[in-house]
Amino acid sequence: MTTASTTRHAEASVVVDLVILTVRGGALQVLLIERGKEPFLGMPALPGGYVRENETLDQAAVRELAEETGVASPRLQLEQLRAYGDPARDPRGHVITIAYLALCPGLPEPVAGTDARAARWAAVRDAVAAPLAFDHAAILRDAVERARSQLEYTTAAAAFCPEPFTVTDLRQVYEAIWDLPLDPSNFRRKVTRAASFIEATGDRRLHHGRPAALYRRGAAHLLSPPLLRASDHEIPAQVSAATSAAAS
Amino acid sequence: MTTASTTRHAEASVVVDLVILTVRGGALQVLLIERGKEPFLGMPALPGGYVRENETLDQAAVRELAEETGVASPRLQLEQLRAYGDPARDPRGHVITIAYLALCPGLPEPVAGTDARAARWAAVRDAVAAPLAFDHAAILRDAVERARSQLEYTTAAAAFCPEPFTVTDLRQVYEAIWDLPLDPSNFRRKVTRAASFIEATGDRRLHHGRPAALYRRGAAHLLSPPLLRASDHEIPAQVSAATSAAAS
DNA sequence: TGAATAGTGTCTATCAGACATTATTCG
DNA sequence: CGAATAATGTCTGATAGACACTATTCA
Repeated sequence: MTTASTTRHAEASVVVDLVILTVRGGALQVLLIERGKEPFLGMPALPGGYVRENETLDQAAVRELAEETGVASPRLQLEQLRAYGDPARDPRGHVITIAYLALCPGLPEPVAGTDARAARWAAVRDAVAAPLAFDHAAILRDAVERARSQLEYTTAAAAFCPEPFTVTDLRQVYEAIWDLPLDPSNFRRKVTRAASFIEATGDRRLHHGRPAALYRRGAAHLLSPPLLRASDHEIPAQVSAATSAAAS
Repeated sequence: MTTASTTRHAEASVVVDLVILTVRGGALQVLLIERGKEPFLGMPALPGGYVRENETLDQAAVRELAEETGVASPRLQLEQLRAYGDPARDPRGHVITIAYLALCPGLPEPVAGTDARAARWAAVRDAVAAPLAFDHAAILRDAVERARSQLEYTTAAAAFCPEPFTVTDLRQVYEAIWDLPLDPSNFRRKVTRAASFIEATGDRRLHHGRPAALYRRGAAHLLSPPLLRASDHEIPAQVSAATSAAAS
């Protein structure tokens, strides 16, 4: 960090980190890797990597997601979460990270990490309490909060369901992420009335009881009317001036 | 741009740009500066500047806001919007910008620009259609959309009102930003019932008609219940104007 | 048949929008 | 007083939640 001393301003490395969420076994899970080098050697961390020259942030995120999960779907649910730029967040120097949130349907257990790093799914319930490298714990918390509120106003939940899926599958996604029980009857009424949330395929899935109608994801991205949680509403990351400038 | 060629990844400059919104004269306005140097010399742009070493992104945004507006309130309404990092967005090279959204009460017309750049308030209605430097037009559009939805779920609207303010003042903020007329009676019911949105000071403001009760901002940041725009999930359906007209 | 799961119907308290009415001031 | 603005009250249709009930399959 001693080079380029002619500039007064920050010349920083730019990284994208990914919070890749899925629902497996009725629980929200996040993909974590184990760091193979310093700093934070051996610690769990979010997958991510440097943004290349001549690459947009979104392109870098899509590339990293494909490398980590093999997912390269056109129906990809991937969106920028926010930037994290505390100069102390990386001991090596000034590294800005742009965090992305990806929602994936259940994927096979052994994730092919091209980086030869150990990758595994971890229950979010555990991961938010565990120590993670860098400021990844804060990023993960923000991402989960974003995902929770996304379920209210967008059709994002369907991204967690491998197609075709049943209304019960979809409800269990909501229950896993909100950690709330939902009334099956009222849930069905709301998702089937919402415009273009889900489309019936015409097929049914046989299990043990009455066969369940199968659906695929509809064209809508925004959910109207929204599917609100009974309790109060969470909003994506507010920057309070108190955290950064306790000046007075 | 020929130095530091040993890195495969992006070593980029980091900038914060500010979308500073206010409501003046019943219209949503944004603070624009006129660029004093290349590139985009003479073009309107969002205020902003380089992030310094040993400074967080939030700190840089707070500093820039103070420099541009003189505002350094502890009740500052300032939050990160998102990062923009297209390598082609700045002709000088790879410059990542972290955009921030600031909501301010009405400020005096001549904004003291420490940078000796011409700063002025522009109606958002005009600014979104005008050519702006860099990708600032896209940033502005995103910011306005964020502000609109913030009004639904947070108490952010009160940040636009110099204290003390009346319920009518607050309603006019909503009307200006949503560009919708709101029923004064129903609006009053909702904002006064929402927990800790506004607090009566006990004073009244005399104008011409009945004196209006004065309020200050309450402690809540999240608005519950939310104050939803009607158009959000209304199906404009087949209610004929004929029936209502005939009823009178 | 009974257990299990899927799906429908209905009742009610609540609430949003529409709008009528009352209250308080100024000129 | 009448105009202007603030504030309250009321009516009604829509809806969320609770939950009873019906439907269809398997063992």
